[in-house]
Amino acid sequence: MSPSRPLDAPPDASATATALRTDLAGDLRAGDAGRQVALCGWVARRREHGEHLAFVDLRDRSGVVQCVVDGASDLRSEYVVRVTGTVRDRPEGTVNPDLATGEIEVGDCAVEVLNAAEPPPFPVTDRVDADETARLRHRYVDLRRDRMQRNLLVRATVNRALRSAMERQGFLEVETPLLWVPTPEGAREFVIPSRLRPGEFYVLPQSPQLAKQLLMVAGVDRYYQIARCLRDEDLRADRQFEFSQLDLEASFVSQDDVLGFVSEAVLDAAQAVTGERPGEIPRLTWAEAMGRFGSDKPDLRAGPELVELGEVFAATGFRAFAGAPCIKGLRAPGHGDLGRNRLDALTERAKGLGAKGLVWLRVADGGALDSPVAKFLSDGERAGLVGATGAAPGDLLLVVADERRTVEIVLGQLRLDLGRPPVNEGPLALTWVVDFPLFEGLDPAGRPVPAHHAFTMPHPDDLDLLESDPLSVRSQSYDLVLNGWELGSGSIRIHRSDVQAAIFATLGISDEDARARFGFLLDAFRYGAPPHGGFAVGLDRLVAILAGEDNIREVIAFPKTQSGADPLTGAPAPVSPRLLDELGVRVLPPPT
RNA sequence: GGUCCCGUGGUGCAGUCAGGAGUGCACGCCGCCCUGUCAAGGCGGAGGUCGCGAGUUCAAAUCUCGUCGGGACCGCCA
Repeated sequence: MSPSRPLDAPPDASATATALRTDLAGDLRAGDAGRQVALCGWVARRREHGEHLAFVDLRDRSGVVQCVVDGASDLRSEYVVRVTGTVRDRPEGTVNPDLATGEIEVGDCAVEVLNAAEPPPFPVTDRVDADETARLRHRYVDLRRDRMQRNLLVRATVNRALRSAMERQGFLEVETPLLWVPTPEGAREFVIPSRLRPGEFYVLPQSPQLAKQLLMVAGVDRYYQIARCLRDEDLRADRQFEFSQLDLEASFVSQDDVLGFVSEAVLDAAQAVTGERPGEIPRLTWAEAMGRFGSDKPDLRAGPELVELGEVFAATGFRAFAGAPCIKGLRAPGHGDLGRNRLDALTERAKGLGAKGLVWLRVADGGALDSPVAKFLSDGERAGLVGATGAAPGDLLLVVADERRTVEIVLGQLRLDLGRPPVNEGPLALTWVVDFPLFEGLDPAGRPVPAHHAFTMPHPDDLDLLESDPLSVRSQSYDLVLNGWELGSGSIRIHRSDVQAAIFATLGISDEDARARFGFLLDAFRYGAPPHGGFAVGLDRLVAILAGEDNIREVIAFPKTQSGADPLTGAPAPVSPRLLDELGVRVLPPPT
């Protein structure tokens, strides 16, 4: 992402002036020449030229400006200073075109040290990437760097754009509780002991899902919130314990309505950050996404799609293909130079993903296929393979024959292994994935497992399949995908008790179970629940990609490490025995 | 729960495969010099539990095992 992309107009000087300063350092331009200014910030760098000339780069939130001082021997890196002086054009030949403030400097400076500072634990510059533990331990220093300041700005810009889009579309911001009730579904929850009722617990919400549905019953009609969500699951580059969502829910809506609300907000956010509005977000059905990309969160940037090869090999004599329920291929452009070691590794990878094997063919100059199995294929099959995949010399072809789902998942993963650019690279590849199956498979007891949650409305055309063929029932649920990252998901909810009862029956949830788990929601629905649906956009992921980062920790002010610790505060930490007593909590000795 | 990678003055790296004195590079830090630099420049200096603990060896930053911390991924994340 280019650093020149417009973010937001800088606040005007009157808004940033304080008792101690008149301007922000990075805002000064040639037009300010002649003005007396007072600036406050940190000493970014000193360049001393003897006793009576030194340059001090003063850094604040807005950037840096060069201050010319008589001597700087009493200044050190990261000292907090107040500089007063006169803005002036730089002398002929000393303009710095790499600096936004490079046409001017602040001359005749008086420098007041507001606070001395120890040398920083790592350089406050984007030029070197310090150890991440050190960065987190001294996050207040790390965040001074241009890159991190910019990431915070991108995040605030996205936040503002999303809020503004939701307000414009008539949504009402409502806050929902952080202290919620335990529910047995979904992600592992963070547990909060109750002091007033020892032995009982709140949990932190994994999302405001049920609360926002209650707000629909309450007649709020259109709700949104930039909501903190908390899930006690293992951390990843794209997952933290606590993360933020643009959460929304609306009444009397169709799926198209919801997709429209979310598109407007996300496209606004992208435009606010990049200055360009992406085109309309294309839609794929879940079946298309799986068939063409082998993934329910397809990365549209990652090279060619999977190719159906059943017809090509319909009458094959090659035993590995004959009679297979599904045969598909993938063209990997330019990978025809892979050696046997890499190809063997790919084969192992395919087997690890569930395939019985992997057929690879290198396309040689002239179009001949170089492969251990080429001799088992007829001339027509080889030509058909090249024709169907569009293979060219230098390409690698991969073919898998197996159950359809296995073929798609294996080739989909290999497609990413071989052709996926870094998540933060290239144009924004947004896509909707719609018509997810209602159930994603069977649990060990043979019961369908909900793909989204138990309140997802089935596709109206598939209602009568609930009993006869539940796994083929589509749902009115949908995901938003950006560069192969799941940005969010949502659904139209069930508001009719007869449909909900049918779903519970299919899931094997008895009336008593349902009452115990979701009683308060079912109660609410008896008092007039409007048809409704909603969505939640993962804010950290959206911001990371818009900021050009491949890790959401880079767009979170104070993130946790992969083991869930905060090197800055030392969290998590023990609490006093007295507090535990008050909470009615006893800690077990560590397992041996 | 599992797989893989990393850990060397304050910072970033090289050295580890193939054991031989804490060896090297760049930055930073401290001191001196320097009037137009902008990653300023020159000279000098200080700074080390090679993450930690065992083991092998005459000898371990280097090999082995364990452990701690960090990262990527699988499981997990309705």
